[in-house]
Amino acid sequence: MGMPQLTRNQSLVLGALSHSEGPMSAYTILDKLRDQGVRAPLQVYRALDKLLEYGLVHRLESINAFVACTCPHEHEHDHGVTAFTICEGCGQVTEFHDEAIEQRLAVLVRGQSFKTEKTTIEIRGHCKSCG
Amino acid sequence: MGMPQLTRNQSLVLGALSHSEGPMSAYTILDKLRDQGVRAPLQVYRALDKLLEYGLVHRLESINAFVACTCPHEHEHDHGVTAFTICEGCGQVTEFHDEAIEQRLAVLVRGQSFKTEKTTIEIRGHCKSCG
DNA sequence: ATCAATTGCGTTATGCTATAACGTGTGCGA
DNA sequence: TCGCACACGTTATAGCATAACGCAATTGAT
Repeated sequence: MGMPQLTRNQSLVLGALSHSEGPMSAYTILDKLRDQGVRAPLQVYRALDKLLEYGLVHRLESINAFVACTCPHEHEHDHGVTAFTICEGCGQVTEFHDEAIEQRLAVLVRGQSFKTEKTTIEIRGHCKSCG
Repeated sequence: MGMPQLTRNQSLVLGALSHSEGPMSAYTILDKLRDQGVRAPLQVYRALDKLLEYGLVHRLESINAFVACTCPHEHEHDHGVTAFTICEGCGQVTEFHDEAIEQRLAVLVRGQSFKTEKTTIEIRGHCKSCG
């Protein structure tokens, strides 16, 4: 369950996401990588699955898109919940972590005897520049 | 921006959701309502759009599905953030609200000079029964 | 009363997102 | 060297959502 060398497709996908200003859909990634020999959606989705598993990429559930993690090193020792602000003007995504929210959620969920596997926190709106 | 009488399609869709154990996709709702004359996805999606606007229904972004709001009366005076636990075993969805989380998020977002329009908090895992 | 604007309806067609199912190739340990 | 695990590539299909058209009913200002 470590993080092996990335394969060619995984590197291409991570590269595309890292060099992008904002989040991209799997099909947008596909388009960007056609010149480099990526032809089918599955090639992208399979790479994304691994990158998600390694914590190098996040999926934004509310917009069906993906972003490169902004602090991949920290994810090696699995920081808990990741939250995002997503600007609907310029697409800028900001990732953040907060202990207080995490603990409060843990308390609430515990009260339901619910066992958390994946937590999604996404805030859509407009960033400073987009007013 | 009030809440007028529901139209036939809106009532049918809300009824289907209310009588369901768990969340349903738009296409599942469509299937349940074919006998009652609903034939096309758009009829369902248009009804859902209005029901979401009125606060009678929530969209679960992480699973592309919809649930009836469990406290529609409270939404008349727009309670802020709604959070959900979603059991991947039995599909049970529990809606909850928490002032502390809401305020903490407000602070963090303010720090970015970000203006929130819609907040999504969804926790997937397993409920008490599904261990 | 009438016309215009608004809103919902119904239909067809289409687009976007994601996965199923199949077979190939490659590396590596028993 | 056999068998397993894993990544790859391709075709096909499933699942989610909206565009664009025209019709009908309602409302409301003139």
